[in-house]
Amino acid sequence: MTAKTTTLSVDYCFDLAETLNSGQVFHWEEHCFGGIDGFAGCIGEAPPVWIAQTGESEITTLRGAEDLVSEYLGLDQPIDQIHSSFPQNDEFLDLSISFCPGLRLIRQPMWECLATFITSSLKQVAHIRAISLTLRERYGVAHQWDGKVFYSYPTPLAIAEAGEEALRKCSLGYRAKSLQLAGQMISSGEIDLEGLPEMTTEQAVAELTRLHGVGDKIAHCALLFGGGRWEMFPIDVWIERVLRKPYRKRVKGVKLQKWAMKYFGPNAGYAQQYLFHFARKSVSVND
DNA sequence: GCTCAGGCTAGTG
DNA sequence: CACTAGCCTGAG
Repeated sequence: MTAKTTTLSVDYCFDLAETLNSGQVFHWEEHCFGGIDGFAGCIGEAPPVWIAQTGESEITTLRGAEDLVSEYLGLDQPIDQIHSSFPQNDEFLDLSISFCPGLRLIRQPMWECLATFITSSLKQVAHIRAISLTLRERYGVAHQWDGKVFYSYPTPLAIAEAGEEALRKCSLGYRAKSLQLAGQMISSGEIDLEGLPEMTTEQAVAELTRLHGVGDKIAHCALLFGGGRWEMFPIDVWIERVLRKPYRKRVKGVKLQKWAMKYFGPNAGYAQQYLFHFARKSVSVND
């Protein structure tokens, strides 16, 4: 521990690496600082931060970044309460939780979360990551730190001004149009991300899906990982497999969505994250 | 070459 | 409503 770092204790086990690699966020880079292996990256417009796991329930970060990091990682989340809001006697959910009890939902800045998920459609994690880093390098703000350069996510205006053609050159393909339009509509104020917290869930989804390239899945991801609305329940192919097999649900689309939000309750998104992570990391839930 | 991937839109039945 | 082609790109 150097004079430049602070240690934060968490009242429930916490798994930093799994959390940062669980498909919520894609830009953290492994970085060793003061002899401790951790992760570094930018959160919003702020200068880079470094975060490391230094104990089962202990996180070490840069002095001065405690509040930012604590809020971002959700270190104060009442995990016991969240678990007790889940359906009882759900063995598959219990199994998923025990597979990775230190997994958390993080709270990202809304715009970078939304934009990243717009670029994620039909892409694998490694590729989403590559695209995110390219966008940051080309259109974000550069920050020097510990001998390396880290980039903030480009602002909506920077994305809008980059233009569709230039965005295509970041391997975005047809997603370039969606991202450029989102940058445009948000920087012009036509879509108001700041107003989302005051809206009901239905209103917030309706507002976000006005964006080209944003359907239910991406809107739910943005509101869950960026808006801190733990009742959201994004349904992708992994979750659909889980709901089909262990949960024997045959319905699809909006019906499935409604069922899941009701069944898993006010923290359905948390349940979703455990299920999603378990489905991806454990050997085949396939039929 | 080919298939497939953590979606969405626009169009059809 | 339910279903489907087409969209770009890189990895296997």
